[in-house]
Amino acid sequence: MAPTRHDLESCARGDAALTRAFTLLGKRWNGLLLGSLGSGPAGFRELSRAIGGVSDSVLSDRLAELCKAGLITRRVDEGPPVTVSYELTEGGRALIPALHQISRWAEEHLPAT
Amino acid sequence: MAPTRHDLESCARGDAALTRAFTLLGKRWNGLLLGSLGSGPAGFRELSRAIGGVSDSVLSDRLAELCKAGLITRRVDEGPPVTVSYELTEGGRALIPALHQISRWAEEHLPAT
DNA sequence: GTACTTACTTCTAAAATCAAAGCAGCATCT
DNA sequence: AGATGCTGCTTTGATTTTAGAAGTAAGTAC
Repeated sequence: MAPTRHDLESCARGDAALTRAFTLLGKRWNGLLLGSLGSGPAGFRELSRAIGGVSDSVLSDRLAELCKAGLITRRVDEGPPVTVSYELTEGGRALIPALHQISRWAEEHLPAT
Repeated sequence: MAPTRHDLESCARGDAALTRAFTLLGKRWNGLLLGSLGSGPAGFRELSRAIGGVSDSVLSDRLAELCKAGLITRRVDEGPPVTVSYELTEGGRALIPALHQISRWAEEHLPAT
């Protein structure tokens, strides 16, 4: 069946911007990753430890994804030793207040452990 | 260099509340689902259409999950015809402002389409 | 009766994720 | 000079999650 205009455009439900946001945030780890980078730049291993439970392969994917979305940057510090650090861009930093709000919400409304 | 206690226990990185929040929000569809319910109660099919792309089986799972987390309630209206509607609880409603903030952020910082 | 709706559940196949191992470059300990 | 351990990844299966289609039960519309 062909979708009708009404199906496609629909109502208040289905906020396009929120949909875009959750294309990123709705993927496992991305929110925590950004939250973690909110307290300053960090390296790959540092993020891995901070978040805990994410596999290296997925972490690598996620960081690349967030780079491509323009929310973080990858900076290589030619050493030696060579070190890599990830940092929020302006766009990424702009999300931090919302993450803090979510954190506060979780403290109030989600059972601890 | 040996890691210090401070390194291991850390700082702002690894916010427990944010981690709890993203156990829910970091799953595909949950954020959009809550956002959609933010504009009022809705039935299963209505949510399915509003969100678009979610399969029935996953939608069913997600709704059950959000019920168990206490963010939404499932109300059956014995008809006939029987209708089911999902609605935000107080805890769920408390998240809506954060979702609006995220939506506004996406409008500013995420490329449209 | 035929067609279509809602609210699901069940099935299977495809996609995402995990866990472990490997690799290259550098530092540190003995 | 090794041996060991760190970082920042990539590659390799195995496991988990999700999608997509179909099926069920009950009701409405014609």
